Amino acid sequence: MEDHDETATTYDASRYDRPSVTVDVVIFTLIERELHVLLVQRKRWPYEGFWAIPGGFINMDESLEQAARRELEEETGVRDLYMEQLFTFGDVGRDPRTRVISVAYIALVRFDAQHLRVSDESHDVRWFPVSALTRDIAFDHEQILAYAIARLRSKLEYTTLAFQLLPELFSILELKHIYEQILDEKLDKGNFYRKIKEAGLLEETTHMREGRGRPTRLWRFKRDRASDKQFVFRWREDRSDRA
Amino acid sequence: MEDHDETATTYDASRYDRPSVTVDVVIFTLIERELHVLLVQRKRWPYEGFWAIPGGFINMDESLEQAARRELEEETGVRDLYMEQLFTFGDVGRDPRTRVISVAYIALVRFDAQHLRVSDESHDVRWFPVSALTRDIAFDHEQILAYAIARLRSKLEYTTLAFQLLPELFSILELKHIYEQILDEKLDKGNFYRKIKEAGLLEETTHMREGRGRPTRLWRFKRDRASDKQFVFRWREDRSDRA
DNA sequence: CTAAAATAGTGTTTAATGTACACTATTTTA
DNA sequence: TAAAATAGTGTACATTAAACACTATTTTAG
Repeated sequence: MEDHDETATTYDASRYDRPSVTVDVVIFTLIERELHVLLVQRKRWPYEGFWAIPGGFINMDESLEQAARRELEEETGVRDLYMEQLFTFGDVGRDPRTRVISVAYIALVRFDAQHLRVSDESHDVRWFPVSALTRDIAFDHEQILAYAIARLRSKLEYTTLAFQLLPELFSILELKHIYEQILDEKLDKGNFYRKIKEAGLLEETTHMREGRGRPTRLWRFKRDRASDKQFVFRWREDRSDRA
Repeated sequence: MEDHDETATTYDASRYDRPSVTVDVVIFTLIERELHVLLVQRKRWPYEGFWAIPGGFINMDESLEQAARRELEEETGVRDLYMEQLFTFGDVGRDPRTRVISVAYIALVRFDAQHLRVSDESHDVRWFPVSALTRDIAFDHEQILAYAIARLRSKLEYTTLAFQLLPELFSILELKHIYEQILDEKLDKGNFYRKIKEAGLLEETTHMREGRGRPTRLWRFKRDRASDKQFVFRWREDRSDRA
C-alpha cells in the first residue's frame, strides 16, 4: 500500500529518510559461442577498481524498465531488445555510502563489437565470460550475477530466450550450442533436432552456411504469431532450480 | 551500479528527487477450502474507500524482506512464514501523490480467525476469495494481485508452496483440493495419490479424521532433509504461464 | 439391521514423451 | 580417393502422464 497518509508536513520531513533507488542491468551476450556478461570498472570509492554491473539512479519521470533501457543504451548503445526484471536487492549495508535499493534487470543482446562505450564514471567496460568472472566484483554484485545466471538458465527451458542471443539466421546446432552454454551440460543432437522442430518455432530458409564439413541449413525464428509474446519451448523438464 | 559518484553537495540536493519505496504484501490463506487474499480498506484520498494490498514505507534500518514481514505482522499478527519477493512496480503515475516504487511480496499463511487487526490508517481489513475480488481496488493493485495469483499458480507446480497453507496434519485429498483451488482445475484422484506419494515429501501419521464417509488418514509434511529449503514437487509439466 | 450414499484409497491400461545411440549424408582436407 | 569433419535422421526402449475402473470403510436413511 502506498498509503501512510502523511500530512504535508510529515511528508516533507520524511524525505530525508528515503533510500536511493537504482536500476542495475545484467547484460548477457554470446561472443564466439560463449556466454558473456558486461561489467564496468569503478573509478572511485567505494570499490575503486572493482568491477560492477552497469546501472544508475532512476529519473523521476521514467518507469523502472525505461530506466533500465536507458542505462543499457548508455553503456552499450543497444536498444529494443529483450529485458526482464530480475529481483530487487535492498539489504541495509550493501552500499557503504547510503541506503540503496537496486532493481536488477536482465538484458540479452546480440553481440556487436562496435557498441561498447566507456562512460565518465568508469575506467573501463568489458565483456567477461560467465565461466571466468573476475574476482574483483563490487558491492553485492556477485550475488546479483549468480542470481541472474540462475534465472537465465531456468527460463531458458520454458521460453524462447535463447533466440535473443542469436543473429537473424542460425543453424539448429548453433542454437543447441547456446543451450549447452547456458545450461552447462551436453544435449543429445538427435533429440534436440526433433524437439526444436516439433515446437514449430523455426522457419526454414534456403540459406546454407559452409564450413569444414557438410554445410548447414540456416533457420529463422518465427515471429508471426503474437509478435512480442514469448513462446514456450521447454527443452527439459527435470530441473529443480527454477528462479 | 550504485555508483554515480555524487559529491556531497549534489548528493544532498538529489534527495529531493527521490522516489518513495514501499513494500506491499499479497497475503494468501485458505479459508474453508477456498483461496483468499487480504485487503485493507483505505480511509483517505486517494482511493478513499477502495481496497488495497497491505503495505507501507520501508525503514532505513531494515531489509526489504524484514519490512515485508513487519508489515505482515502489523496487519495480521502472523510471523515466521513463507514469503517471497514478487515483483517491483514502479511506473510513474501509479500513485497520484508522488513517485512511489513498491516492492511486492507474496506471503502464505495458515488461516487463523484471531489474527486480523485494523490499523489506524484503514477502515477495515478483510479476506476476499480470489474468485470474487471486489471491484474497488486502489492504485495498480489489481494488476499486482493478478500477477501474484499467476505466480502462485506457476510456482505451485514445482515447489512445495501448497504445504504452507495447510495445518500440521492434513489428508492427501485436502492437499489435492488446494492444488485444484489454485490451479483452478480438477485433478485426477488416483494420479494425485500416486504422484504425491512417490515424491516422498509426506510422512504418514497414525491420526485419522472422521467425517461422513470413510475416515481419512492424516499426513505431515516432512521437514527433515534440509529443513528450510523448498523441495520440488512438480504436479504437472505442461503449463506455459510461468511467472 | 441393512442397503444406499458418501467418502477414501488402489490398480491397470494405454498414450505420450524422454533418452540413448546407431545410422546415413555431404562436405573439406590430407 | 580415403579419412575426417560436420550435419542430420531413425529407431528402440524406458519413463511418465492420463484416464478410469475398481475396492474399502465409514455414516446415514429407511
